[in-house]
Amino acid sequence: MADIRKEFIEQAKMLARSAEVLPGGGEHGVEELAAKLQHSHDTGVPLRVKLGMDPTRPDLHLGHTVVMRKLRKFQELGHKLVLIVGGATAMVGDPSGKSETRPSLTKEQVDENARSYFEQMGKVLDISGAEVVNNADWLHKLNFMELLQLAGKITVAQMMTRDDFAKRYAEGKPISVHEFFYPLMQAYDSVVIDSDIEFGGTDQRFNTLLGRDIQAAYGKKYPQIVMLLPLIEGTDGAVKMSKTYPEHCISLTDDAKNMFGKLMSIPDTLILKYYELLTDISDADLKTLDAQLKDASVNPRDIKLKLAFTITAEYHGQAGAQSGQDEFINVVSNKGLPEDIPEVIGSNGKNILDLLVESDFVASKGEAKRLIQGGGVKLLAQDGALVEKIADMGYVINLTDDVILQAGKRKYAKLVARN
RNA sequence: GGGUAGGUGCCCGAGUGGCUAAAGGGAGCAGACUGUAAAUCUGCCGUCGCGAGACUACGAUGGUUCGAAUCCGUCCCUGCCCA
Repeated sequence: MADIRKEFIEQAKMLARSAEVLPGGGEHGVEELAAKLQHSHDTGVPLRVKLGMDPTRPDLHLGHTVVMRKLRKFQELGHKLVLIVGGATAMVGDPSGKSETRPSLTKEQVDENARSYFEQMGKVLDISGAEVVNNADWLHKLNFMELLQLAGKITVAQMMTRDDFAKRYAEGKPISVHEFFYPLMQAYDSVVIDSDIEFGGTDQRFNTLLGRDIQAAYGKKYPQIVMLLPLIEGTDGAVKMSKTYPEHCISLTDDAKNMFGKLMSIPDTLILKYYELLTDISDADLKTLDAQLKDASVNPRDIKLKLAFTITAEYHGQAGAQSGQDEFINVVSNKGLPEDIPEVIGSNGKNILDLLVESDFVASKGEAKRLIQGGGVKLLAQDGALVEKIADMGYVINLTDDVILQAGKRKYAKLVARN
C-alpha cells in the first residue's frame, strides 16, 4: 500500500476526527483509512461502510448519532452505507454482564422495530441510499457444521481478551457460552456483506476487530478497518448514555422543548465533548470555546445555551430550537410559566393528594406527601404570581377562579374553576 | 458428583435472631442558592392511610421461634476448587 496521495491523507484526517481508526490507531490508522479511500477512488468502487444495529428497543438517542454523523460524512463522499438489522444477533444481545438468551423476535417485530429505527436514523442519514439487510437472512441458515467452522477461527484465549469477558472472569461473574457467539455472529456479518469499514462505539472494539480477523480467515485480501467513536455520557454526566438508563438519555424523539431542556441539564464539564461529537463545529471554534469555558467571566450557561440550540435545531429546525430556548429562559431562568399547560376540569372539592396522583404528577400518594413536605406544591395565579404554597396534606381544592397548580419544578396544570 | 462461597431495595453494596423498610454510595425527586434543568448544600427516596398504623419486601418454598434478610430443611441459580 505504498504511495498514498496527500489528498487522501487529508481526507482521512478529516474523517478520522474524534475517532479511533484501527488497526494502527493514530497516524497509522489514518493511513489505513487513506489507503482505502484512495483505492476506492482509483477503482471507482465506493467503500462499503457497515453499521449494525439491534432491533430491540427502537429508541435512538444522541449517543447513537455520534456514529451516525460520521457515517453521513462517508455517504456525502459517495460511499455505500450498509445497515445491518440484527434480527439474529438480537436474540443473543451484546454481552454486557447480565445476559440471558432473549426471546426471539418475530420477523414482524424485527421489521417493525427496524422501520422505527430507520425513521429515526433518517434524521441524520440517507436511508434510501443505504443498503439494508437483516442478518437473520444468513445467520439463521447456517448449519451446525458451518457454525463449528466459524467458531474454529478463534480460540478461547482470544475470546477472553475481550475486556468485558476478562473482567467478568476475573471477578468470578458468569459468562455463558452462547455469549461468545455474539461477536462471532457480528464478525460473520462482515464476511457476508463484504464490508470495508465497520463503525461502532469504542465498546465495539473487540467485535469489530474480530470482524476483520474473521474476514481474513475467510480469505478477504483487504479486510475491513474499524472506526470507533467515543461514547457520550448521559445527562447525569457519569454513565454512558444508554437505553438501560432512559432517564439519562436525550432521545431523538424528544420534542424540541424537552431536548433543549435536557441538553441544558448536562453538567458543564460535558459541554466541549458534546460540541465535538454532536455538532459540526470546527477545530478552531472548539479551541475558542475551550478558552471561554476556562474564563471565569464567561458564564458556561451561555455556551450551553448555544450548544443546546445548535443540536436542537438539527432535529427540530431553527424554529423548534428557538421555541425550546424561549421556553427554557422563560420557565427556568425567569421562573415563568410554560406555554402549554394542560387544563384540568373538575378538580374542585378534590383532595390535593388525590389530584396529584390522578394527574400523574406523582406515582403514589406517599410521593405526593413528600413533595408537599418538601415545599414543592404551589398554587399560582394566571400570571405566575404565588397564590399559596400548599403545606397541608388534607388540603381540598376550592376554586373561585382558575388557578395554576405547580408540582415540583416542571409540572404544571391549570385547574379550571367551572365544573 | 464432592467441597466451598454467594443470591439483599432502580443499580452497586453493608447487614448474620429483635434497636431493620433494612448502613453507605450512585441514580431519581424536592428545597436553598445560582444569569443553567450545571456545581454546591440540605431534605426526601416501598405501597396504602390525615394519623396511630397496616401491608408488601432481602432467590423460591416449607419449618423453628413470642419474633427471621439473619437459624434449619428442600429446591432453583451463580462463582471458585476438586473429580
